[in-house]
Amino acid sequence: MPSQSDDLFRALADPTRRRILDLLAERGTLTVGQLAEQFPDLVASGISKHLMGLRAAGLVIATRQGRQRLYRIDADALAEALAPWLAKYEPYWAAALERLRDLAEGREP
Amino acid sequence: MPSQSDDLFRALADPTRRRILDLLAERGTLTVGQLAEQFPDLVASGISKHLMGLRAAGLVIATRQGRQRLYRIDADALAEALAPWLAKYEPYWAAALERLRDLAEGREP
DNA sequence: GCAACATATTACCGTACGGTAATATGTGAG
DNA sequence: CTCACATATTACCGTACGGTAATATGTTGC
Repeated sequence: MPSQSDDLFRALADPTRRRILDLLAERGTLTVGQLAEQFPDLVASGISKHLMGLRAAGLVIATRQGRQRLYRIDADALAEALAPWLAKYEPYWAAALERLRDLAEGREP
Repeated sequence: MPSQSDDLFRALADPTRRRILDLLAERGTLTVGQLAEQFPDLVASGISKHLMGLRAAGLVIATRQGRQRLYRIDADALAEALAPWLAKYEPYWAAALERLRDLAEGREP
């Protein structure tokens, strides 16, 4: 019986799937074809398979529009899956994240 | 050329490795034997192999003490590896984490 | 030095995974 | 209705992965 966390981390394990998520996070909504354009080394059906994987893990939602399918991140599901794990490790990443934010705003340490 | 993120998420992909990290996060420092006790279904050398994987990903550090080896989380490395990805997805998990914290403190929504 | 112990390393095995190619399904256009 | 298009599904392949068993390395205690 695979747990919520299992699905999440298994989905995140593959670099292609992570990049798909990145693209969806940046652009909000993309079709399979638009995503496939970003992966010249992969065949389109490969992307489709990865999207199925992300959908199975509940990280992504598809809505039909004409003959294409619009994918977007399932924000609630991603948040719910991630939060418990993040809470457990908060002491580890909190400081680094702060530092990263300061750096992005050009502040000095 | 595997990136920092690749190593991190690959290491986190396996439930056994995640549980090893959990145990180290809770108890601070553990020997291979102490860790192996927590996995009755696995042989000790299997744990050792997973620890090597975590060490290779830079998430864990070992120090020798007598004939045993003490493992602990490499807090800095974990933080540095995790922070950039977390920053990218902060809008997604921030609210859920807040909710989780409130819940833990018994607050009402 | 040697026996017992803790961990690491190697060799090996089955299976799951990521990839492609081929085929199927569903939809808009003419 | 039919053709072209967008995506999904299936079948198949090589490889990477997690696991065990066997062996090697290094350390303490006698």
